[in-house]
Amino acid sequence: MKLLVVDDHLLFREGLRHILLRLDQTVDIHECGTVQDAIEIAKQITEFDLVLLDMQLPGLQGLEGLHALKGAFPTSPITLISGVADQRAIAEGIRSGAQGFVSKSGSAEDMLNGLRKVINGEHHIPPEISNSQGDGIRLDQTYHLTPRQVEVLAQLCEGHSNKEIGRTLCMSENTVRCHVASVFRALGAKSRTEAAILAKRKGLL
Amino acid sequence: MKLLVVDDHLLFREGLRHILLRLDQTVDIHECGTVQDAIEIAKQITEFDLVLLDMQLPGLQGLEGLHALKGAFPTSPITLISGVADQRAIAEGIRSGAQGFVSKSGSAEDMLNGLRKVINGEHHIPPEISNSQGDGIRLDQTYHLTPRQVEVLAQLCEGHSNKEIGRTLCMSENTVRCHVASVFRALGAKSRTEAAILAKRKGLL
DNA sequence: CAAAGTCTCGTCCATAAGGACGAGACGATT
DNA sequence: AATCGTCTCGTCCTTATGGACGAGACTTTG
Repeated sequence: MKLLVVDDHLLFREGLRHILLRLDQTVDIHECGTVQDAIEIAKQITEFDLVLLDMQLPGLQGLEGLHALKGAFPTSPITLISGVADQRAIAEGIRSGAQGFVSKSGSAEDMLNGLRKVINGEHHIPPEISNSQGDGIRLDQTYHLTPRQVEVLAQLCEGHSNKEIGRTLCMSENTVRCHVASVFRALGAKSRTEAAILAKRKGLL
Repeated sequence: MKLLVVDDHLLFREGLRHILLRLDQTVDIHECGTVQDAIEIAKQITEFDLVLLDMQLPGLQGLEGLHALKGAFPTSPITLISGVADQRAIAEGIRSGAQGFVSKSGSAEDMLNGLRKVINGEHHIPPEISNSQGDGIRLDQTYHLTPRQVEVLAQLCEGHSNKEIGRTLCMSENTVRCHVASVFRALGAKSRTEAAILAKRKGLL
């Protein structure tokens, strides 16, 4: 599991590292101090299982930094970290594509629980914030896939063509197309490659 | 058991130290940041049970550093570590006498398993790189991708279309097609989805 | 200098992919 | 009995993809 921590305080990063080790025995934590550095890292590693972004940074900061980071890691879930729980900024961040938020004021266990949710493809916003700002934040993004759609998606994720999928699943190519189209709608994918990426990242299989 | 870690990043060495402790209770870890420093150490200690060499170092670097290190520790097994799985460099390294390779992108457990093999006198190359050749250390079948091909492949792995890739990389869609076709030939892929899967599985990016 | 490799772009063509419909069959739910 | 959801298959159409060429410009290597 690959993590990226973007925070300008080395000491905080080091402390975080020890906490994050409790996420997973095989956790691989990458760190940097600015969004610019993160974009440099993106040239080597294009995807993380989770990116942690501090909202108070020198240089590209706050939502601006979030947008830049999303550009650098378009397929990686981003979780915001902040010492001050600015609810409007958090709501904006979630709407801008962040998958979660954790507060520096919270406990380590709270943070880990939140991060686990994000890694599993869910959103996470601490209840004390989502309660007071419940309106604009939409979460619980669960994909409903029928059994047949899952079978087709599995084949698609092996790189098979519609024709091949039809042969192995005993259905016409036309039917495969229908299922593929349904999967695209469900996942919000625009191509089969994108669908394969999403399926693998969100663990839909 | 005596280990030597040659890596210029202190933080990485420190993290590595914690992981390497799991190899053996009696492990004795020595560290330095450059091959030159390692040669200094060789004047005191002429043999280690294992030498870990980062391939990205200031000064004597890559295969050059490997050759120098082999001269300093002719009887010690050397394992290469790298953040980028440059398969050609790895194959060259193995041919030049390194006993193994571990990727910084891999898990700690993967690394430990590999190192145990090397300490026991075997070779170790991660399967996603050795790719087939079960016996011997035949790595002649390595993927050679040009820089531009890697860039295109990275975009492809994001699920982008040829047109989108052309826009972001500033080349015509026709040129994108050429690079995509070359990547397919290099990887033996029959579709872009398959190429994306292979690239991710083999850590080509 | 010559050769090799890379990057770029073009054309032509066949096939795959994807969207937008309709529609019948079947089982479960209401 | 009627409705809903799923699975199935079809057609028609546009666009994307992938293969097979050639070819010029450029850099690196021998």
